[in-house]
Amino acid sequence: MVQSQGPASLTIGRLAAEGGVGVETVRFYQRRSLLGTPTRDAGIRRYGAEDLRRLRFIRKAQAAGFTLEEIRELLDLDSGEDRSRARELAARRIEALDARIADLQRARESLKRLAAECGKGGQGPCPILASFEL
Amino acid sequence: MVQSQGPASLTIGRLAAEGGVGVETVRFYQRRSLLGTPTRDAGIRRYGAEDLRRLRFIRKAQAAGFTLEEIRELLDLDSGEDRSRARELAARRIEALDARIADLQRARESLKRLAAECGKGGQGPCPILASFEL
DNA sequence: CTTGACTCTGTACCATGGTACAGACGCTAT
DNA sequence: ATAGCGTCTGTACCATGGTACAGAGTCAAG
Repeated sequence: MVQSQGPASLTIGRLAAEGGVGVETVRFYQRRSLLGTPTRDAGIRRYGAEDLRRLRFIRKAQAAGFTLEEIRELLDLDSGEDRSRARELAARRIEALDARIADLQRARESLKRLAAECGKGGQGPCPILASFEL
Repeated sequence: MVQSQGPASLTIGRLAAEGGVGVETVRFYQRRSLLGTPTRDAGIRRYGAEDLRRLRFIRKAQAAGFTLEEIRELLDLDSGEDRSRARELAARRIEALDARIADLQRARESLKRLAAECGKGGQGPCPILASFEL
């Protein structure tokens, strides 16, 4: 784990606000080693630009479907030498992503069918279960 | 909540197997009212084709990103008269799905960039954080 | 009529990703 | 110098979606 670089000028509250998360979430990420232990100023954590960059990365990697544990590994890898491990994680995630996107698109089709069936004006219930049985 | 229709011939173990879930999961869904309370045969639950249909629907709706609570509502709606509510749920979910698909596609681009950068042979670490900073 | 596989209810536990205090301490402005 | 806000550590709690017993009952085959 690499220490923060650059000016360490953000309090935890500022960092959290800039990163779009709560203070408790920052501390939680720290406990999970997603953020390094920052320098202290009379007991108060001071964060820098690198910490903010990591924090923002965490949110994006989460959106990509990585777990916090995988993100921790990615962050370690970012400053390590293991190019093949990084490629492997990326490749696996792309596969998972492709599968997930296909799932969601199938689900979208089902919902479109449902909305269409259900919008056809008639009376009675919408064929919800049937819309997904394709 | 509508009772199961048709022959009630499956034990919980058979139902779970056919639906691709565990026995405990079926009981869990029952506690959450996703499956109706089935008829009993000397204390033993007996399920029918309709239960299996519901169970399979649950899995597909989960893949569409519905929570179990929303799925419970959809199942109720399936036999109800509230067409507009069903359309509304479907429309909301399509929007959420579109947003999620876009997210995943952006993430996929980032991972592709990462794999490309990281595959370029050079030495040193892969620019993992940088790959997501677009 | 016993053995083994299955089921019952109820309760406890799990992982993931946070969120919420309590009680103490620090920093800044008035 | 004191109010008020922010921060500290530590621990507890939350929602979601299950999973795992324990202890008792049921059922079919041998």
